[in-house]
Amino acid sequence: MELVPLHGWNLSPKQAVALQRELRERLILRPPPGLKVERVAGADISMSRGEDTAYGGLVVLDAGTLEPVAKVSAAVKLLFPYVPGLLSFRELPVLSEAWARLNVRPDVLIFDGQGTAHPRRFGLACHGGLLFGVPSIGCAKSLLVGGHGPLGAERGSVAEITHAGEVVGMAVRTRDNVLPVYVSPGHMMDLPTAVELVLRVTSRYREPETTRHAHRLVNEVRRSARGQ
DNA sequence: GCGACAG
DNA sequence: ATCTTGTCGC
Repeated sequence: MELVPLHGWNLSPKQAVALQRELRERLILRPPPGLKVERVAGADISMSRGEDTAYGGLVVLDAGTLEPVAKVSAAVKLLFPYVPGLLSFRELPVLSEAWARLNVRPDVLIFDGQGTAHPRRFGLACHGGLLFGVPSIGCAKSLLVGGHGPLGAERGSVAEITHAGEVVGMAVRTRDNVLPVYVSPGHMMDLPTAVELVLRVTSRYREPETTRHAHRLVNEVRRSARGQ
C-alpha cells in the first residue's frame, strides 16, 4: 500500500517531539462518513535482546470471520531508542516497510500502543494512521498518561481516561474479570467508534484478534530469521 | 527537584 | 520489547 510522505526517520528525540507537535494538527478525529469495516488489520513488532534488528508485521483480518486474509512482514535495523512518548519513531520505520508490501487495504488499523492518550495527543496510532493514510485505533495494555475511575467487571464496561482535564481515551473491559485495555483514536477515528471496533474484534482473549495475529506473525518471523 | 513512563 | 518456572484459575 501507499505511504503518505511525511518526513525522514533520522531524528533526535528533540526533533521528534517538535514533529509530533506539527503533525498532530493534521489529525482528523472522526471516522470517514459511512465507514464500512470489512477488513481490520493489526500491527506489531518484535526483537531479540541484544539485537538491533526489529521485525515488523501487519495482518489483515476479515471483519466478519476474523480470519486472516493477508500477512506481510519486514526486518529493519532499529534507528531510534525506546523513549516513552516517542514510540512511533522506533516502530514505524519497520511497519512502513511492511505496509509497502501489503496489497490489501484494511478499512481500519489497530496499533499496539496509544492513540490520543498521549502527552501531546500524538501516539503511535495517530502517527501511523497519518503515515499510512488509514483510519486507526490505539489499543494499549497499559497507560502512558492519564487515569480513570473504576469500571464494571463485565466485558463491555468502560471508564473515561482523562489527562490534563481532557478525555483522551477509554479503559475498556474486553473480557469478564480481566484487566482492561486502553483505547484511544488514532487518525480518521473517534473514541466511540474506536471502542466499538475494539470490542467487535475481541472475543476469547483480552487483546484484539488483530493484535494477537500480528504478535504471533512477527515472533515467527524473528524466530525463523534467527541464525540466518 | 521527584516520580512516572505505550513497547 | 525481551529474559524465564512455576502456578493459580476457569
